[in-house]
Amino acid sequence: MKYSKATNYALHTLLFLVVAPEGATIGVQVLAQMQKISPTYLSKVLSKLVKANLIESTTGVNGGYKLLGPKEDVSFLKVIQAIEGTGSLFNCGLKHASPDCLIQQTMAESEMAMEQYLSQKKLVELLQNIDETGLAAIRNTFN
Amino acid sequence: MKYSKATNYALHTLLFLVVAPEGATIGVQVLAQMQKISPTYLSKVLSKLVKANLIESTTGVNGGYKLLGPKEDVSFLKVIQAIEGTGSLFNCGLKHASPDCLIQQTMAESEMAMEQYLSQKKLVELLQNIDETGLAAIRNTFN
DNA sequence: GTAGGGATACTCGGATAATGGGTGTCCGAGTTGACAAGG
DNA sequence: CCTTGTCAACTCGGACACCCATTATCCGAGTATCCCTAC
Repeated sequence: MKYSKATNYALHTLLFLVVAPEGATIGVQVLAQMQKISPTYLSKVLSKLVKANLIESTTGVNGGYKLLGPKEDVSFLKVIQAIEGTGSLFNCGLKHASPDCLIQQTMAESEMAMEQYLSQKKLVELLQNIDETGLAAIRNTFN
Repeated sequence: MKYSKATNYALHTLLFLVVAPEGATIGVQVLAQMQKISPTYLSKVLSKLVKANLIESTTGVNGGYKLLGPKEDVSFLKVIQAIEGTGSLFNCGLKHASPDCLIQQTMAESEMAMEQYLSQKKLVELLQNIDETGLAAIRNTFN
């Protein structure tokens, strides 16, 4: 029961894309170098974000990734679900007498409490209380 | 990012112990058979619950497991943390300029939203709206 | 009747697979832009 | 000037390997209860 590293990579990459100049496409090499990971692996992670319509990829020279849609719309939940999937965290595989499991039910409710928080929290909000020098730091080191 | 099966086993076992007559010790064989799993593996899972002071084990003939403390105190969170551990679900392993990660911070907040729900939710509450025949069903098939 | 000694029914803990998902690498394929040569 | 061809910089996708936690099994050790026997 841990988030995968891929989720971490995705969130940090997306935070960087939010901070980046609007409409600019950033190469995966740049993104990978900042997180000290392999570019090919990061591209695999980002392809999931493309499928989820969070970002857009352009091939060829000067290609790379950029946000798809307004940056204010990027919530934590969208990113996480794009990587981890939308399935329930808890699956009771037992054969019960009644069709549904009471335990499963409350576990689902607890997940909804978390998802509700994550869906309302946008990546942009992280930048509200940061001055210009702080933004520059994020652009270099992901804060 | 999924709960382990062990958590499922632990929750169902504990729900059964809550329903069981007060003070009775239940053998692991009975508990395992209902969930259709191996008794030796279930005992391994339950040993974690013993370490967490949720249940108590008595060896020897007629031995088994029983609740430790009042059944009204058994929250979902206690069981889950006994199995999954208390660590944070999200760990940003990146070297940042500033000591703490903004992303990590909000992820921790989202976890707290879920944990708050799980800590307030007790296993006993699942039985409130169930009649006596329903309780009997749980005693046989874990509902 | 009472004390002692098995036999039995249990849990506990370590050692040891088997399995599957996360993590990561490699490489070929396809795409785009820049540049140069040739008409 | 315009076209065309080549090259380099990219992403994409599949195939593969590795590592590690989960899941599970097996077995010996310890422990408590019951019963039976002997005195």
